[in-house]
Amino acid sequence: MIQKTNKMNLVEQVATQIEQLIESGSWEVGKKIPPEMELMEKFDVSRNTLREAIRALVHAGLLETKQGSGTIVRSANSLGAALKRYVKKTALLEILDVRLALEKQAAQLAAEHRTEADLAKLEEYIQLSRQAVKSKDWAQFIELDICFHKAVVLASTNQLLIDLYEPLLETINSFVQDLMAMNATFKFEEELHIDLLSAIRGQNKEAAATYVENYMELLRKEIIKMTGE
Amino acid sequence: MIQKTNKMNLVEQVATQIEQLIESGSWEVGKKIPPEMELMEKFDVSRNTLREAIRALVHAGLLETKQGSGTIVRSANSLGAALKRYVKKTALLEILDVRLALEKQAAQLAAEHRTEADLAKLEEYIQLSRQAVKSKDWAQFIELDICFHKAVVLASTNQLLIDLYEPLLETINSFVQDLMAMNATFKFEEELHIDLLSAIRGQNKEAAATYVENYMELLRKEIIKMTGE
DNA sequence: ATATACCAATCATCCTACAAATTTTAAAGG
DNA sequence: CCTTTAAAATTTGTAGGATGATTGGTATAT
Repeated sequence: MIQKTNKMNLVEQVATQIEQLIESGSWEVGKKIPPEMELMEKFDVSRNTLREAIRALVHAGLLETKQGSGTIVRSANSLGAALKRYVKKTALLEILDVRLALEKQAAQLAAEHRTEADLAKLEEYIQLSRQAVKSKDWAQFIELDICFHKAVVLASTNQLLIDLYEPLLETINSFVQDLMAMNATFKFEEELHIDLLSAIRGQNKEAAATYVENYMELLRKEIIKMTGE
Repeated sequence: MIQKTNKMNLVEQVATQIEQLIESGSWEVGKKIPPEMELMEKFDVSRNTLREAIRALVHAGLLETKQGSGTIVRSANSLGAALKRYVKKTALLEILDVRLALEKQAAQLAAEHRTEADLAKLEEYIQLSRQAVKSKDWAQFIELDICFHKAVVLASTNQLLIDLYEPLLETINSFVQDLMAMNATFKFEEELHIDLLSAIRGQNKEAAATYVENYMELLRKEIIKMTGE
């Protein structure tokens, strides 16, 4: 195996090591990393080199620097950050098509691989969802809706799928959240969730895919209605 | 609405401007960008600041620096580069599931939106493919196979879908290429391509999705066979 | 106890200098 | 004139130091 590290410049070497520290969890998300001075000694590089490495990871969304305070770990995987940045410039309906593609596949895989724990979690979200409706706590309802969809994708056990899906879901949600101040649409959604859970429980891939399609079609219509085509 | 702190630091400001220069095509892919000294003056920042901005974009995969030579534009969108880096650490079958999800959706969208130009291009690849088979030019055959799949996704007219799909296709292909030294599988593939084209021409979304599924299932079996489960 | 002023830590930016790799230019030799 | 070789110029890589700006905590005064 060819060792690429020898050819890598110092900055990339340091950046790679820092990435590993983050991915391995040695540097926990949300916490501060050591200050520049310390890292200069630890990696035995100059300030410039270290700063270029850190800047690269800041730009990638893994770190966040705050003058006077320090540098914190912002995220453990850079793909999500890159995707989020990208989709900011993308039309909502384009994102929705990709989300549909991913969630449909996820639902099918979930139907195959689902464990009892997965089913329990999905059921729990539906139950809590009902309570939220009863108490008219719409913010909570939306939160649980997101959790349900994420849980379906998590049950697929495909990490690439998961890492691609979550940024899209969050982007779409942040777009829609403000606008969708509780119209009747969500009533249907609950039923669809129940149907989807049944399909996943019964390991019925086709039905699972169909329900995701139905849900996404409903959402698409709402978005078109609200954004005025 | 809260203004998202226009107080970007200098490095990010420069990086953003450079990104725009690349995306707009002012700095063409493959060509050199001005040397540091020139850019320092152009952006009116110090060398450190400029270098941090450039380094961020190098890490993101947009630029590539070569000591003594200069800096060239490597790619016009960073998402592909981030995805490629990510999937290097991902199992082939996981990637395949995501590729299936994306290509299936793309085929359906292509069936909806396809233009005559799209159809002509797809047909052309199939024709050339036949010639390649006749002359037993397998390298050419594989190349055309890739072109066909890309063309299907391009016909979807969904840029996010396109930008996500291509890195996955290339990754899978580079994995498989060496191993798949021409066994009988590709014979079937040609038929599937013809069927898929027919479905897209006839705007039959379900059939298009089915043919993509069939193809991917075939590929999955080959991969499992070759990698020994 | 609260508010203010001060101080220390930390990142942001700038500057200069030299090293290493590449490209360009110039010279030398046939 | 052409090729080869050597020197010079160009360009990025790395190092180290200096100053400014922001934050967080501490001590002081009221």
